[in-house]
Amino acid sequence: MWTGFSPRGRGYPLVTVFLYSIIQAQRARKETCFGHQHHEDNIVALTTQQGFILTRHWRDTNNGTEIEFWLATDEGPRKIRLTSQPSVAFAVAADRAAIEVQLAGMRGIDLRELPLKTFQQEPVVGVYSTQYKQLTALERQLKDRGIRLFEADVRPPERHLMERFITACVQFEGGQLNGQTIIDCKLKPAPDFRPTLRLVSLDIETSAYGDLYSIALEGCGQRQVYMLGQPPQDAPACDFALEYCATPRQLIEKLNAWFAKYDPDVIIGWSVVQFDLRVLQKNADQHKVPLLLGREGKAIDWRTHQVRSDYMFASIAGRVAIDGIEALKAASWNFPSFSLENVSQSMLGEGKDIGDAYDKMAEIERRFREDKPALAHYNLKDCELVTRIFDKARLMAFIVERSQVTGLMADQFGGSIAAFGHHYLPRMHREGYVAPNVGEIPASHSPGGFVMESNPGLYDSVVVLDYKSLYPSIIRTFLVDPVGMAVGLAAEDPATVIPGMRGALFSREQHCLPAIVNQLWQGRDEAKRQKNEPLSQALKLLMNSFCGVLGSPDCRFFDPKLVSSVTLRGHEMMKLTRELVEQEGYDVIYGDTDSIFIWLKKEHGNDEALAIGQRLADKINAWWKTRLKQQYDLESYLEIEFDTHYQKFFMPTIRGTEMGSKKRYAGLTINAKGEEEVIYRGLEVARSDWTPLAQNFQQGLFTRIFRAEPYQDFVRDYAQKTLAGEFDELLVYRKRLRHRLDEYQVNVPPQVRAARIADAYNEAQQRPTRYQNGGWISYVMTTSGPEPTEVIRSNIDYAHYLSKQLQPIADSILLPMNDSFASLTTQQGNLF
DNA sequence: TAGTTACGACGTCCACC
DNA sequence: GTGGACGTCGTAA
Repeated sequence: MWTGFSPRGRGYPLVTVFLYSIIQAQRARKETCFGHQHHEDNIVALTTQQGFILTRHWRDTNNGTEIEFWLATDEGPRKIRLTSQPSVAFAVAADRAAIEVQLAGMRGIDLRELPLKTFQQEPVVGVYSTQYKQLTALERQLKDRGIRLFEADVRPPERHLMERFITACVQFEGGQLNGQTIIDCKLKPAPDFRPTLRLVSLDIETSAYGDLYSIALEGCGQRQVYMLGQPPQDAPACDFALEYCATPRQLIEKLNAWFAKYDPDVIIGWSVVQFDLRVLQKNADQHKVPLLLGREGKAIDWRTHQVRSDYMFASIAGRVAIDGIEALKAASWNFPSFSLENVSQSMLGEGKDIGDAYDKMAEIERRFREDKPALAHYNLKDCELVTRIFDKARLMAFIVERSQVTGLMADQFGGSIAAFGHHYLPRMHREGYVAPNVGEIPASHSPGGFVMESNPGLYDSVVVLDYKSLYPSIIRTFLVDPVGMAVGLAAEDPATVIPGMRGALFSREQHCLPAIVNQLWQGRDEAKRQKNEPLSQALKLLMNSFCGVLGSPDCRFFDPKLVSSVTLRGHEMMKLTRELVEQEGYDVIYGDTDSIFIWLKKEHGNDEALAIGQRLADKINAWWKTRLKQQYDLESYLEIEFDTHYQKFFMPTIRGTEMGSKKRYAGLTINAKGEEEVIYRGLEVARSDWTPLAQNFQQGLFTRIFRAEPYQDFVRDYAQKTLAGEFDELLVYRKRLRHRLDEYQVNVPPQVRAARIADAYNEAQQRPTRYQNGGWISYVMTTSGPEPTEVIRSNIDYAHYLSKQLQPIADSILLPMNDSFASLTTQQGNLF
């Protein structure tokens, strides 16, 4: 037991033995994926050669911890298990005994003499444990010895933190390594390897109560539907494999067999984990049949989210489940609704076989009873839509690239803090520092982006310039960095530091983040050259998340001085940029965080405006170069660039005032395809909680005004037709209920009112309620108030739509033009 | 299996007239 | 009845 610590007796440093045993294991199993070693200043890297980590599974055993990896390789899936000696490295503090061992291992070593530095320059030790209680026990014991526990974490699931876990053990053995440096032991996929993944799109159909009707699978060259029940007498021919199963049990067994036979790497779908897989598991449990979707016939390992008990993670041996909705969101796609119907309509121009109708369930149940082939067709069609969405958005490529650059598992969404650690911790250790624990600095307010007061009005020729990756460029230029700040604040010679904000000082020499950003930035330029858009996107998102995590108290590097050194520098830059532009004789009418809106004061052609914008950008960039050289002797990576020329531009006032609005505007521009296009930001068109009626109206009105076309008849007709009931399809409000329905106590907003009516109705009909735990509600405004679309009992309140949806939109642009909605609509008769 | 702040619009509720 | 505080949502960056 705990043989990992025995190498001391044999005279080997632990790391050597660790590597050796992996190589041994690899030879024994003729496995070629692991074993690439890389030594650099006592940094040891284990690289998976030509393998992409699909899954990783931890298991505690009596002898330590065992980790099983499944990799996608050129030769197909491959399983790697780390057990026995190497596992000991992961098993530090796995139980009480382990803590004893650790403390025993420390005997004879004065940890205070180890060359570990912290931001506070205290004697420390970093460690990872499996449980919080073990950590705190260890912390207590160390404290008695005057040693502070740093970088403490429970055994983490992220790939990079697993590496840290190894490190912790090595750090304990640091004394045996002559205490020269901290060792990092990295396990990472070969950076240039891109796996060929076998995908299957999975979709199920159920009754309204979740009883399994059918399962459809598309992928691995197959189009398969398994349907519950008997085949119809005169089954029509179909262009896919359709098999009938007498029992739900058989459905699951067929599914198991399909997975065993076709062996996909990736399972995709729409809410595939939270709906399809969970419902499959529930049905399997109910019918006492195992659901074996993992490789080697393994069951799904379910885990519940620590905070959100309604969210579950599915760990499937050797396979990874990627949900299309989460993947699209991660890749910064946004839709007013993420229903498969809506997303496929807007991305593919084609919808589902049964759309988003409220009685969709009824139609499914009807098909199940009366027309099973039609249900099978519908079921499979959903699979195909998901596959096509993944293809169209290159989602799988993005997921793989993101996993490579963040160090997180492919199916982990979010995780910015973890990704930061993945890049930061190893580099920091090379500098000889360990990190603080989470929560050591009290949370306090830090400013965000600077938003200028706007000059409202209707303009010709407005040019927008914006700073390229502003926050990363500030980090790179002004050397904003946690370690750099620790060193800077401790520095005695002011010549060696660069001032930040809120009293921060940054070392010129010692820092990590600027180099990380540098590397990612160059990687992104290269990705763009190679037209690898998914990689470029992944790198951009990663870089942009860095500033954000430094402002999160959940991040161990959190410090208001760090964030402020980025954001307040941004404020300063915006103000100086404005001055520079005004010196050239142009008016700055608005700016937000990294952009500046410049009115050219007369109408300009597109090329002319572009030239002016570029000239201004060049001037500003050159100014920063000179200024930063002179003032701080720093190289400027700040870069502003031409973004857009709005031939027409409208900046509204705050409703009911003369003050310019922020974060709301519209402009007419020529897009990349050479077409005229009106861009809306923050206005009603851009907001999913305004009715289509209002949005269509705003688009029609703005387009006419920007094109200097008459708009009066349009406004009059629109109002008239609304009153006449010609637009009744467009009157639906759609809003999210972000809380449980019973949590709206203080106020009862319209959407809640509608939802309560809807669920009261559902209960009366003995149907399942739909809104108790939040969700999305559609409603219309009637003369008796809001009513959900499923039960509209009263008459439409047309006056409401005119005064609350059309009038505010019209007046926001008409009043500045000395016109008004009221004057246009009342001239022709009494509308109200 | 925790990136951030800034901003506006609308509705409700309630104190005050 | 009205003004203002506050809750809620969705958005820009």
